[in-house]
Amino acid sequence: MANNRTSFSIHNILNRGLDCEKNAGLVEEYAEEQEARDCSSSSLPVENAGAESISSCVLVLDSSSSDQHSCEEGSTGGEDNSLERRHDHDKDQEKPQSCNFEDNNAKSSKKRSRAAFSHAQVYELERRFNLQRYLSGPERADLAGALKLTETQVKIWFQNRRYKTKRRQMAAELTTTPTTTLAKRVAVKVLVRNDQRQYNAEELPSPSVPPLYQSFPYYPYMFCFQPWISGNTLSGGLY
DNA sequence: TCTGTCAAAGTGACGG
DNA sequence: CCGTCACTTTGACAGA
Repeated sequence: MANNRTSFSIHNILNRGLDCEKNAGLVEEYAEEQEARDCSSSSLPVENAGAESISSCVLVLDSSSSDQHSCEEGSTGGEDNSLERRHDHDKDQEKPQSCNFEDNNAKSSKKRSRAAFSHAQVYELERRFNLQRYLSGPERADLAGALKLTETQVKIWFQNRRYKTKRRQMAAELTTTPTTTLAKRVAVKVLVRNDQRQYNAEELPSPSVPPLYQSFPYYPYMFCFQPWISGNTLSGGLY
């Protein structure tokens, strides 16, 4: 989620134009996803995130638009400038961050360039991610072409997105799992029952402390281990 | 200005 | 060789 922290008013959406109307359903869908997932990042109202994204989507994803060749990042023409503060900042720099990287101009400079994908790009990537978590080569190429990104960028985005989802799922499970289920169960010999001693004096263990890690390996992280569900989480909601 | 957060990209190990 | 995972680095931004 590169740029969902920019703030703007609902008027930005309402004045966006009729092109957005046919995508209203998609906007709501995205907004719901965002609301379900991104409750932690609160800077951007949910409905705005989706609406802004789809508005950019109309402008950017239509590759037939004449003004898309320069740089899809900053060329969300007609955008409210307040929506694209980050992009404008990028444009102020010598190289637009989210332009197609095929030319590898950035490699001339030592500093690592960090692309900030447009809202439309992120929206479409998110939408696709909710459909399928893994892309085949042709699918990746198609998506990269549609979004005017490189295949590598799409690949890395999906990679980061999967890991992000996994991390959030792990964090959620750690917070929701009761500590009792995480406790280690250890078999203990009963020494006293009904006030009756159940052992002989010679049976008492030696006071010497057994060495750690000798009898069996101890993997504390195993108590947190949960088999990952790879197939049934396609609907997202895993933030 | 400092600090925290997010996310794109880098790195290294691993598997097919 | 390529893709993925796990993790790190780093740039950009927002808020105190």
